[in-house]
Amino acid sequence: MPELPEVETMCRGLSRLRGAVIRAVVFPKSRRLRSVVCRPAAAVVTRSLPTRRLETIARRGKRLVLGMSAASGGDAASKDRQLFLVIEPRMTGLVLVAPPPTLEHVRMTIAFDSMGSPGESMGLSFWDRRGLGTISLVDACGLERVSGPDRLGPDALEISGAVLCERLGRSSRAIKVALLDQRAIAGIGNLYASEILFHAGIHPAVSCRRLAGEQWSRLAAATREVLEEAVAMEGSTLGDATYRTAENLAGRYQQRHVVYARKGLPCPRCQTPVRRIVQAQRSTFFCPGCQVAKRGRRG
DNA sequence: CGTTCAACCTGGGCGC
DNA sequence: TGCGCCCAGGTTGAAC
Repeated sequence: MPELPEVETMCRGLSRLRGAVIRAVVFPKSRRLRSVVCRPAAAVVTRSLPTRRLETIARRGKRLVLGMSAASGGDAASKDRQLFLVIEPRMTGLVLVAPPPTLEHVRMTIAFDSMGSPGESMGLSFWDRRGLGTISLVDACGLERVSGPDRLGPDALEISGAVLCERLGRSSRAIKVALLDQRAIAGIGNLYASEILFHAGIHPAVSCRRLAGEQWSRLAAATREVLEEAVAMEGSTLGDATYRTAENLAGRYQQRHVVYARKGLPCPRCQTPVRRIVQAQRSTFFCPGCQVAKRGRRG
Protein backbone atom coordinates (compact mmCIF):
# COMPACT_ATOMS: atom_id res chain seq x y z
CA MET A 1 0.00 0.00 0.00
CA PRO A 2 2.53 2.55 -1.00
CA GLU A 3 1.59 5.98 0.29
CA LEU A 4 3.83 9.02 0.54
CA PRO A 5 6.47 7.53 2.89
CA GLU A 6 6.77 4.33 0.89
CA VAL A 7 7.07 6.09 -2.46
CA GLU A 8 9.53 8.59 -0.98
CA THR A 9 11.61 5.65 0.25
CA MET A 10 11.54 4.02 -3.19
CA CYS A 11 12.56 7.33 -4.68
CA ARG A 12 15.58 7.68 -2.39
CA GLY A 13 16.51 4.05 -3.00
CA LEU A 14 16.94 4.75 -6.70
CA SER A 15 19.46 7.56 -6.25
CA ARG A 16 22.38 5.44 -7.39
CA LEU A 17 20.79 5.26 -10.84
CA ARG A 18 20.85 9.01 -11.35
CA GLY A 19 22.93 9.85 -14.39
CA ALA A 20 22.87 6.33 -15.77
CA VAL A 21 22.10 5.70 -19.41
CA ILE A 22 19.28 3.33 -20.31
CA ARG A 23 20.33 0.33 -22.32
CA ALA A 24 17.04 -1.55 -22.64
CA VAL A 25 13.47 -1.66 -21.40
CA VAL A 26 11.65 -4.96 -21.22
CA PHE A 27 8.02 -5.77 -20.54
CA PRO A 28 8.16 -9.50 -19.84
CA LYS A 29 5.83 -11.46 -22.05
CA SER A 30 3.04 -12.66 -19.94
CA ARG A 31 -0.66 -13.12 -20.11
CA ARG A 32 -0.80 -10.67 -17.26
CA LEU A 33 1.08 -7.96 -19.08
CA ARG A 34 -2.09 -6.31 -20.27
CA SER A 35 -3.02 -5.63 -16.66
CA VAL A 36 -0.30 -3.02 -16.58
CA VAL A 37 -1.96 0.12 -17.72
CA CYS A 38 0.66 1.70 -19.88
CA ARG A 39 0.21 4.85 -21.88
CA PRO A 40 1.40 4.73 -24.57
CA ALA A 41 1.84 1.09 -25.55
CA ALA A 42 4.70 -0.87 -24.05
CA ALA A 43 6.38 -1.06 -27.46
CA VAL A 44 6.66 2.71 -27.59
CA VAL A 45 8.33 2.80 -24.19
CA THR A 46 10.71 0.04 -25.23
CA ARG A 47 11.65 2.02 -28.33
CA SER A 48 11.80 5.53 -26.88
CA LEU A 49 13.92 5.11 -23.76
CA PRO A 50 17.23 3.46 -24.72
CA THR A 51 20.20 5.89 -24.96
CA ARG A 52 18.44 8.40 -22.74
CA ARG A 53 19.98 9.40 -19.44
CA LEU A 54 18.03 9.18 -16.19
CA GLU A 55 18.31 12.76 -15.02
CA THR A 56 15.81 13.23 -12.24
CA ILE A 57 14.16 10.92 -9.71
CA ALA A 58 11.25 12.57 -7.94
CA ARG A 59 7.99 11.91 -6.17
CA ARG A 60 4.64 13.57 -6.77
CA GLY A 61 2.12 12.45 -4.20
CA LYS A 62 2.15 8.67 -4.39
CA ARG A 63 3.76 8.62 -7.85
CA LEU A 64 7.35 8.18 -8.83
CA VAL A 65 8.53 10.38 -11.70
CA LEU A 66 11.71 9.46 -13.60
CA GLY A 67 12.94 12.28 -15.83
CA MET A 68 14.82 11.21 -18.95
CA SER A 69 17.10 13.37 -21.07
CA ALA A 70 16.08 14.37 -24.57
CA ALA A 71 17.12 11.74 -27.08
CA SER A 72 20.11 12.50 -29.30
CA GLY A 73 18.74 10.36 -32.11
CA GLY A 74 16.30 7.57 -32.70
CA ASP A 75 12.58 7.94 -32.63
CA ALA A 76 11.57 11.07 -34.49
CA ALA A 77 8.40 11.70 -32.51
CA SER A 78 10.19 11.84 -29.19
CA LYS A 79 13.47 13.35 -30.40
CA ASP A 80 14.77 16.35 -28.51
CA ARG A 81 12.08 16.16 -25.91
CA GLN A 82 12.49 15.30 -22.29
CA LEU A 83 10.34 12.36 -21.31
CA PHE A 84 9.01 11.31 -17.94
CA LEU A 85 8.19 7.80 -16.83
CA VAL A 86 5.44 8.05 -14.22
CA ILE A 87 5.04 4.96 -12.03
CA GLU A 88 2.03 4.56 -9.75
CA PRO A 89 2.60 1.52 -7.51
CA ARG A 90 -0.96 1.60 -6.14
CA MET A 91 -1.58 -1.40 -3.91
CA THR A 92 1.22 -3.88 -4.42
CA GLY A 93 3.68 -2.24 -6.79
CA LEU A 94 7.37 -2.27 -5.92
CA VAL A 95 10.17 -0.35 -7.60
CA LEU A 96 13.37 -2.25 -6.99
CA VAL A 97 17.08 -2.07 -7.63
CA ALA A 98 17.44 -5.40 -5.82
CA PRO A 99 16.26 -8.62 -7.50
CA PRO A 100 12.46 -8.88 -7.39
CA PRO A 101 10.70 -11.28 -4.98
CA THR A 102 9.44 -13.47 -7.83
CA LEU A 103 9.88 -13.48 -11.58
CA GLU A 104 6.18 -14.00 -12.06
CA HIS A 105 4.98 -10.52 -11.26
CA VAL A 106 7.72 -8.49 -12.84
CA ARG A 107 5.93 -5.99 -15.08
CA MET A 108 8.85 -3.98 -16.44
CA THR A 109 12.62 -3.97 -16.17
CA ILE A 110 15.06 -1.26 -17.21
CA ALA A 111 18.73 -2.12 -17.75
CA PHE A 112 21.31 0.66 -17.47
CA ASP A 113 24.84 0.90 -18.77
CA SER A 114 27.07 0.42 -15.78
CA MET A 115 28.78 3.58 -14.58
CA GLY A 116 32.35 2.93 -13.55
CA SER A 117 31.82 -0.39 -11.87
CA PRO A 118 31.94 -2.98 -14.65
CA GLY A 119 31.23 -5.98 -12.42
CA GLU A 120 27.99 -4.52 -11.18
CA SER A 121 24.90 -4.76 -13.34
CA MET A 122 22.45 -1.96 -12.79
CA GLY A 123 18.77 -2.44 -13.23
CA LEU A 124 15.40 -1.29 -12.06
CA SER A 125 12.34 -3.49 -11.94
CA PHE A 126 8.69 -2.78 -11.40
CA TRP A 127 7.11 -5.72 -9.64
CA ASP A 128 3.39 -5.78 -8.92
CA ARG A 129 1.60 -8.82 -7.54
CA ARG A 130 -1.92 -7.58 -8.09
CA GLY A 131 -1.22 -5.65 -11.22
CA LEU A 132 -3.14 -2.53 -10.29
CA GLY A 133 -0.13 -0.30 -10.75
CA THR A 134 0.29 1.91 -13.79
CA ILE A 135 3.16 3.16 -15.90
CA SER A 136 2.90 6.17 -18.20
CA LEU A 137 5.40 7.79 -20.49
CA VAL A 138 4.71 11.47 -20.97
CA ASP A 139 6.41 14.68 -22.04
CA ALA A 140 6.54 17.78 -19.84
CA CYS A 141 3.03 18.81 -20.89
CA GLY A 142 1.69 15.34 -20.22
CA LEU A 143 3.33 15.33 -16.82
CA GLU A 144 1.49 18.50 -15.84
CA ARG A 145 -1.72 17.03 -17.16
CA VAL A 146 -1.50 13.75 -15.23
CA SER A 147 0.33 14.92 -12.12
CA GLY A 148 0.04 18.70 -12.10
CA PRO A 149 -1.77 20.94 -9.62
CA ASP A 150 -5.14 20.19 -11.21
CA ARG A 151 -4.76 16.55 -10.25
CA LEU A 152 -2.63 16.69 -7.11
CA GLY A 153 -2.87 19.11 -4.23
CA PRO A 154 0.13 20.37 -2.24
CA ASP A 155 2.41 17.70 -0.85
CA ALA A 156 1.40 16.41 2.57
CA LEU A 157 4.98 16.63 3.88
CA GLU A 158 4.85 20.41 3.54
CA ILE A 159 1.29 21.14 4.50
CA SER A 160 0.36 23.98 6.85
CA GLY A 161 -2.73 24.44 8.97
CA ALA A 162 -3.76 27.45 6.92
CA VAL A 163 -3.50 25.56 3.64
CA LEU A 164 -5.34 22.54 5.03
CA CYS A 165 -8.14 24.74 6.29
CA GLU A 166 -8.32 26.65 3.03
CA ARG A 167 -8.54 23.50 0.93
CA LEU A 168 -10.84 21.39 3.13
CA GLY A 169 -12.49 23.76 5.57
CA ARG A 170 -15.67 24.32 3.57
CA SER A 171 -16.24 20.62 2.88
CA SER A 172 -18.96 18.76 4.70
CA ARG A 173 -17.12 15.47 4.30
CA ALA A 174 -15.74 13.53 7.23
CA ILE A 175 -12.18 14.66 7.83
CA LYS A 176 -10.77 11.17 7.31
CA VAL A 177 -12.43 10.81 3.92
CA ALA A 178 -11.27 14.29 2.91
CA LEU A 179 -7.65 13.54 3.83
CA LEU A 180 -7.64 10.81 1.18
CA ASP A 181 -8.58 13.27 -1.58
CA GLN A 182 -5.38 13.59 -3.62
CA ARG A 183 -6.64 16.75 -5.34
CA ALA A 184 -6.87 18.42 -1.98
CA ILE A 185 -3.63 17.14 -0.41
CA ALA A 186 -1.28 14.71 -2.10
CA GLY A 187 0.26 11.67 -0.48
CA ILE A 188 -1.99 10.49 2.34
CA GLY A 189 -3.56 7.03 2.03
CA ASN A 190 -5.77 4.89 4.19
CA LEU A 191 -3.12 3.75 6.64
CA TYR A 192 -1.56 7.11 7.44
CA ALA A 193 -4.91 8.91 7.55
CA SER A 194 -5.87 6.90 10.65
CA GLU A 195 -2.48 7.38 12.30
CA ILE A 196 -2.42 11.11 11.58
CA LEU A 197 -5.88 11.68 13.05
CA PHE A 198 -4.88 9.82 16.19
CA HIS A 199 -1.85 12.04 16.67
CA ALA A 200 -3.97 15.12 16.06
CA GLY A 201 -6.59 13.92 18.57
CA ILE A 202 -9.38 14.35 16.03
CA HIS A 203 -12.28 11.94 15.52
CA PRO A 204 -12.26 10.58 11.94
CA ALA A 205 -15.99 11.14 11.40
CA VAL A 206 -16.00 14.86 12.23
CA SER A 207 -17.12 17.02 9.34
CA CYS A 208 -14.38 19.29 8.01
CA ARG A 209 -16.74 22.24 8.53
CA ARG A 210 -16.76 21.67 12.27
CA LEU A 211 -13.01 21.79 12.76
CA ALA A 212 -11.64 24.86 14.52
CA GLY A 213 -8.56 26.79 13.44
CA GLU A 214 -6.39 25.34 16.15
CA GLN A 215 -7.41 21.84 15.08
CA TRP A 216 -6.25 22.48 11.52
CA SER A 217 -2.88 23.50 12.90
CA ARG A 218 -2.64 20.36 14.99
CA LEU A 219 -3.72 18.25 12.04
CA ALA A 220 -1.08 19.77 9.80
CA ALA A 221 1.60 19.29 12.44
CA ALA A 222 0.54 15.67 12.99
CA THR A 223 0.58 15.07 9.25
CA ARG A 224 4.14 16.32 8.90
CA GLU A 225 5.37 14.54 12.02
CA VAL A 226 3.83 11.16 11.19
CA LEU A 227 4.96 11.23 7.58
CA GLU A 228 8.47 12.46 8.41
CA GLU A 229 8.89 9.73 10.97
CA ALA A 230 7.52 7.14 8.54
CA VAL A 231 9.97 8.30 5.87
CA ALA A 232 12.81 8.10 8.41
CA MET A 233 11.77 4.51 9.15
CA GLU A 234 11.40 3.66 5.44
CA GLY A 235 7.65 3.15 5.41
CA SER A 236 5.30 0.49 6.78
CA THR A 237 5.50 -3.21 5.93
CA LEU A 238 2.53 -5.02 7.46
CA GLY A 239 1.96 -8.73 7.59
CA ASP A 240 -0.55 -8.67 4.77
CA ALA A 241 1.18 -6.09 2.62
CA THR A 242 4.01 -6.57 0.19
CA TYR A 243 5.74 -3.24 0.45
CA ARG A 244 9.52 -3.37 0.42
CA THR A 245 12.20 -0.74 -0.13
CA ALA A 246 14.12 -0.51 -3.41
CA GLU A 247 16.68 -2.79 -1.78
CA ASN A 248 13.89 -5.30 -1.01
CA LEU A 249 14.00 -4.62 2.73
CA ALA A 250 10.99 -4.27 5.03
CA GLY A 251 10.04 -0.84 6.32
CA ARG A 252 9.93 -0.27 10.07
CA TYR A 253 7.22 2.32 10.73
CA GLN A 254 4.67 -0.42 11.52
CA GLN A 255 6.44 -0.57 14.89
CA ARG A 256 5.04 2.92 15.55
CA HIS A 257 1.46 2.23 14.48
CA VAL A 258 -0.94 3.16 17.23
CA VAL A 259 -4.35 2.45 15.71
CA TYR A 260 -4.09 1.10 12.18
CA ALA A 261 -5.10 -2.59 11.99
CA ARG A 262 -5.12 -2.70 15.80
CA LYS A 263 -8.84 -3.13 16.44
CA GLY A 264 -9.53 -4.19 20.03
CA LEU A 265 -5.97 -3.58 21.21
CA PRO A 266 -5.50 -1.00 23.96
CA CYS A 267 -4.55 2.53 23.01
CA PRO A 268 -1.03 3.02 24.38
CA ARG A 269 -2.01 6.45 25.70
CA CYS A 270 -5.33 5.74 27.49
CA GLN A 271 -5.81 1.96 27.28
CA THR A 272 -9.21 2.29 25.56
CA PRO A 273 -9.63 -0.47 22.94
CA VAL A 274 -9.06 0.76 19.38
CA ARG A 275 -12.22 0.79 17.27
CA ARG A 276 -12.70 0.04 13.59
CA ILE A 277 -15.37 1.74 11.51
CA VAL A 278 -15.99 1.88 7.77
CA GLN A 279 -16.00 5.19 5.92
CA ALA A 280 -16.41 5.38 2.14
CA GLN A 281 -15.90 1.61 1.97
CA ARG A 282 -12.52 1.78 3.70
CA SER A 283 -11.45 0.76 7.18
CA THR A 284 -10.80 3.54 9.65
CA PHE A 285 -9.17 2.89 13.02
CA PHE A 286 -9.26 5.28 15.96
CA CYS A 287 -9.12 5.53 19.75
CA PRO A 288 -12.52 6.53 21.20
CA GLY A 289 -10.74 7.85 24.29
CA CYS A 290 -8.19 10.12 22.64
CA GLN A 291 -10.18 11.16 19.56
CA VAL A 292 -13.33 12.86 20.77
CA ALA A 293 -16.09 13.64 18.32
CA LYS A 294 -17.59 16.62 20.12
CA ARG A 295 -15.01 19.31 19.94
CA GLY A 296 -14.37 22.25 17.70
CA ARG A 297 -16.28 25.48 17.61
CA ARG A 298 -18.96 24.64 20.11
CA GLY A 299 -16.95 22.50 22.55
C1' DC B 1 -22.05 19.59 -3.82
C1' DG B 2 -21.86 14.86 -2.12
C1' DT B 3 -22.08 9.55 -1.59
C1' DT B 4 -22.15 4.80 -3.31
C1' DC B 5 -20.83 1.31 -6.09
C1' DA B 6 -18.26 -1.31 -9.56
C1' DA B 7 -14.08 -2.23 -11.73
C1' DC B 8 -9.26 -3.38 -11.90
C1' DC B 9 -6.41 -7.56 -9.55
C1' DT B 10 -4.01 -11.48 -6.29
C1' DG B 11 -3.49 -14.03 -2.35
C1' DG B 12 -4.08 -14.64 2.74
C1' DG B 13 -7.39 -16.00 6.04
C1' DC B 14 -11.56 -18.00 7.41
C1' DG B 15 -15.94 -20.83 7.71
C1' DC B 16 -17.90 -24.87 6.44
C1' DT C 1 -8.14 -30.97 2.38
C1' DG C 2 -10.28 -27.87 -0.30
C1' DC C 3 -13.71 -24.90 -2.02
C1' DG C 4 -15.88 -20.51 -1.90
C1' DC C 5 -16.12 -16.22 0.09
C1' DC C 6 -14.48 -11.91 2.10
C1' DC C 7 -11.03 -8.64 2.62
C1' DA C 8 -6.91 -5.65 1.85
C1' DG C 9 -7.00 -0.24 -0.55
C1' DG C 10 -5.29 3.49 -4.83
C1' DT C 11 -7.73 5.40 -8.48
C1' DT C 12 -11.23 6.26 -11.91
C1' DG C 13 -15.66 6.85 -13.55
C1' DA C 14 -20.62 6.21 -13.62
C1' DA C 15 -24.99 6.46 -11.33
C1' DC C 16 -27.84 8.74 -8.22
